[in-house]
Amino acid sequence: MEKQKLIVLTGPTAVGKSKLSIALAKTIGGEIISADSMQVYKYMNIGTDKISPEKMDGVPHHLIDFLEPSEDFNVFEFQKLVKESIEDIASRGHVPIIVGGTGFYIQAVLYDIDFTETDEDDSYRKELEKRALTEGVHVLHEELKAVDPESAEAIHENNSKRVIRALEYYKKTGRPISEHNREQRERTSPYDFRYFVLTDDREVLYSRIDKRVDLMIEEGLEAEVKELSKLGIPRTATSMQGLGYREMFGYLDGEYDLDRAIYLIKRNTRHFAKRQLTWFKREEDVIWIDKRDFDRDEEKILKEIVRIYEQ
RNA sequence: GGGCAAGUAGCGAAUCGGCAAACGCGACGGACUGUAAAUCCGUUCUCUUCGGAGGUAAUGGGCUCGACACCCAUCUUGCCCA
Repeated sequence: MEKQKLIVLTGPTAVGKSKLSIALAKTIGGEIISADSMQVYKYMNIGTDKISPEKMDGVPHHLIDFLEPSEDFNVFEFQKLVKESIEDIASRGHVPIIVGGTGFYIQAVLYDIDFTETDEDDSYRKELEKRALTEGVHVLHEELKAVDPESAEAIHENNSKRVIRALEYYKKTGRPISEHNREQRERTSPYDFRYFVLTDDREVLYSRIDKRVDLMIEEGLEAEVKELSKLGIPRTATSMQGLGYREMFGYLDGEYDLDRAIYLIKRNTRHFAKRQLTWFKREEDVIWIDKRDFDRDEEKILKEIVRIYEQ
């Protein structure tokens, strides 16, 4: 059986993915699946730079704007939903185009990484999180060393989230997560995909980020966050860990002034863009599209992407 | 023109006569397989064969066994007075 064709269009935040994706979808008859851990949430429009219905210009978008901000989300959920969307789009004879900056989510789809081995009961994780606070992560890291020395070696003891996940995995499956990861790394993709990573000069990227944050403030990010707060969304919600929201909460809670909040959003977003680039650099099979090589001409970039897609 | 204060890494600084540059920020590099816009790590004066080696406190002089620190002069910056 022929593998399902799939296009991935990603890159660091503010590089210009959304706009290009619309043009691409229209050219090849595609529908867009968002791979964005924050745009899944409703009412979070300004801070996530969510595409507006007008800008979608008739191109169907999936996995955007469907979850309450009080709800948790994770790769596993994403992966389940993506598979449904891909089938759905394919059944209509359209091409699924995955667009978004969450590299981990993209990886989970492309290589169909298996997350199903554990159930969804997170009481043990909660317990570990509490212990990390009271006893210190170091103790947990020591425990990990005993059951899964390979992971303990690979995971820094300060990295509480990953230490906890490794312990949780071991508890639930009786196997070290390092072994699982090694297996998953060997997987071949069930898709015939083209993995495009859009990039640009770092300075250009950074100034685009700054500009975008200023625009978000103008458009009323503060009011948006206040509204979410009024809805009863706690600062600690997964959704509120998103860039812009977290910093705004700090401001609204009186920890610093608005200027400081804006500075922090810009800075943290720049750091984020850097982390995204690091991720994509490590991924195999990516096709880099450096905007500088195309004089930043959307038309030229689009043509190149379509050319590679049709090969 | 006079008075006062300050000058240390890209920036903010620590060093209170005894191994200068701790710490923070920024910048850069990296890890990541169920929170990923999360979480975490490393480098950041110069050279390096990655073991180390060398250099630096605005500038010039002085006191001292020893000066970033104390004294004098000069320059620069800020504030106050004319």
